[in-house]
Amino acid sequence: MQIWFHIDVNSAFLSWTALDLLNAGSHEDIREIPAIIGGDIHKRHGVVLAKSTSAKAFGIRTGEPVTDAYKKCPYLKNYPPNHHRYKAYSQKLMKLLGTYSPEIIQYSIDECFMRYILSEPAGDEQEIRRMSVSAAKEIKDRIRQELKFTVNIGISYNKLLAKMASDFEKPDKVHTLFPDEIRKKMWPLPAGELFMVGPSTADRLRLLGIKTIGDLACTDPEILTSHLKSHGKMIWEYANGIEGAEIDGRAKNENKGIGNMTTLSSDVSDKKEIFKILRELAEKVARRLRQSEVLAGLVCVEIKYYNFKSATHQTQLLTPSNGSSDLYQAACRLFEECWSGEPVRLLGIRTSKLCTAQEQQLNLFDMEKSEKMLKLDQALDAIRGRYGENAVVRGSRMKAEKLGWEQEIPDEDFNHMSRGKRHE
DNA sequence: TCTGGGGTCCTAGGACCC
DNA sequence: TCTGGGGTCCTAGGACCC
Repeated sequence: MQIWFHIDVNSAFLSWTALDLLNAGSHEDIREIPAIIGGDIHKRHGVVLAKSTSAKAFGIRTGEPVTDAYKKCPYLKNYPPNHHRYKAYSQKLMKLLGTYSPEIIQYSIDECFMRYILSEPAGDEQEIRRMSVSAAKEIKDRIRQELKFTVNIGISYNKLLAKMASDFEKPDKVHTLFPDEIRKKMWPLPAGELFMVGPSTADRLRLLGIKTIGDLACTDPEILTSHLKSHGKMIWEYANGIEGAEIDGRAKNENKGIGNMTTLSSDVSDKKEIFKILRELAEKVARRLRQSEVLAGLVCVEIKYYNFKSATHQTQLLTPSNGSSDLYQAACRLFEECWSGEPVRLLGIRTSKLCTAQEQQLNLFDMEKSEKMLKLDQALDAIRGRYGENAVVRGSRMKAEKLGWEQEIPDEDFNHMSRGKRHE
């Protein structure tokens, strides 16, 4: 029998920003006032990413527009996110946890699973449970004292139940959710609180008369499968505390894809303007691919229109690449092929089918071309490293113009792609 | 001053092959 | 000579997570 902890930082982005502000000399702890971490409304990035406890008391929810949050609490304070800093705090946390267990699965920047290792021989099941609770309390307190932020820790025999447990009363709490506690602690909760039951599934369950996790657990799984396919079976298992397939999908170290997207500060219909944005996105994504030392075999462009309707269009590259201009050219072509002509609110480029250079197979023509391009990209990466992000953007734009990147549709490389043809 | 950005997985439907 | 059916790959869209 294994025991899993799920460790979840309370209001992570807000807590971590609070610490940065205090360290910078502020006398106010934003964890103790109505405050949020939110995007810039003027750039239309304005959603709530994290909230303090008192902001929550005003009914402010994560994910809602910052403008709505202000309506609920006019004197709310809003601070910008700083992902670099959050990464540093996350690493500190993982380092501390690493001293307790070799088996840690990081699930996101502020959450992880940890297998509890008995520090001394124990007797029966009840005693092991008691020991795990006191170990969790010790870890939680040590994090608060040394790292100055709080966490919730959930404990159970599998990761699913541990995760559900860490979501009980917050902050700074340890909860258990062992199988014999499921009926009492989990079944009364609304079905939408179950892991993997989002708004859409919750609506469909409501139509079936299923309101709580208990209702779901007691529904004939055949009925759920007939309505929700494999998802129905999975959430029925979850409602009964059965983990089934591993839930650590995202925790695996290797990424399946790398992408960036951006909401534009106003809707854009000018193709030249759109290509400029695609170029910046392509450079960002390509640079991240190079940093990860992988090549992308597939490029996907995502468009969200002024009315929030969205579309994606993808193509497989003849030769996997992490070159900025390869990605840019593919993205422009994809955009042209699927754009309806309506004003664009968001643009994104996402790559997948990643492989390493060793796995890449080049023909002679590609080899010459990609060598040149690689040298250019490396030069740009070096400029970035030396002069910082701002110099980078200007530098790459100048180079881009010399290379003729302003031309609308580059033709090379695009014969027969995404047509399902074979190229043996 | 409406509604982010980073991901993963599943499904339906079409193409293609045998 | 009316045109089955299984397997696999690809694409677009949608649902979910934090």
